[in-house]
Amino acid sequence: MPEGHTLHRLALDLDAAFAGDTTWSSSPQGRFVDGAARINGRLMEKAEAYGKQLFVAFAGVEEQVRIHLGLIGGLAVHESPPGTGGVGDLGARPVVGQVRWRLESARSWADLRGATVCTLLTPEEQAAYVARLGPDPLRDDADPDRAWRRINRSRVSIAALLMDQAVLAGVGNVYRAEILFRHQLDPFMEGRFLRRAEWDAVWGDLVGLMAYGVLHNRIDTVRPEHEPEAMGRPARKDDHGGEVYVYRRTHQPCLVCETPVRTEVVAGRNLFWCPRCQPRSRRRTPVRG
DNA sequence: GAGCCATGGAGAA
DNA sequence: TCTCCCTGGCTCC
Repeated sequence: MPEGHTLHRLALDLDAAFAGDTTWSSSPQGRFVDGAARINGRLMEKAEAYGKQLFVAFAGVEEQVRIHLGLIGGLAVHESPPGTGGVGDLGARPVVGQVRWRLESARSWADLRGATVCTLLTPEEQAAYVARLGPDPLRDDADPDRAWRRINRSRVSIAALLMDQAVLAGVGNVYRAEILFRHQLDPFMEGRFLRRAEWDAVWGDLVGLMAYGVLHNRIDTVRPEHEPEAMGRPARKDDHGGEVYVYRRTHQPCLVCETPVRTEVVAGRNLFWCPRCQPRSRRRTPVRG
């Protein structure tokens, strides 16, 4: 679930549910007790995502909540049905499982589970953390040149660079595989061999795909001509639901050329690609700036 | 119902 | 490179 689009969507959902309201915080699981106590009873000001990080600000509290969902974390935002909900109303808002942080207001509540990180950061700590991240395609303040400068001089594979949050913030394993396919790029090509025009195209495509992901809350990457209806094929059905070209389609025929999709574990993560649409690159001359 | 695996990343070794 | 986090959707029985 959590690539960058998920966190940006959650920021929007949290704002819609809580911004401007007095909130109550608790940690039923017990691992965020001190932090929850610090913000308890405060007005929620704003939630904001940067890459896969989510920050939540409260009035009158210098620190912000920093959340990282990791691989298995989730943040469920609910609205109280009219007349049934209320702060502390455990009948309407039961605690199920290990709830790290519960945020409540008169009209909504949210439960955080399984997150890698849930902590309070001072403004200085937050600034230092964000400064370590690469540009986020979903943010208006993103500077794609910063990522290009890292990629352009790197001997690391483009597949690994796209997943490096210090190079690019918010891209995960699905967008990585799909963007490489859509641009017919060899995942194992070193970053320094990527051409500037290719990077510009990749960045622009990520901006569009990820914005779509925020809007629809899922990852869809296939072009209209490769959608199930257009090809007369069954729609994909699995836990993320979106239509994709190669991600988790090992041994299945490529939607474009029918060559079986390949997979390989690279740096501990599964990489998927089409060996025909994304052939081994023959580039040998470094491309500069 | 049990077991497996996953869109991530920190920290240990 | 391995372990942990300890959720949740899927497959298999």
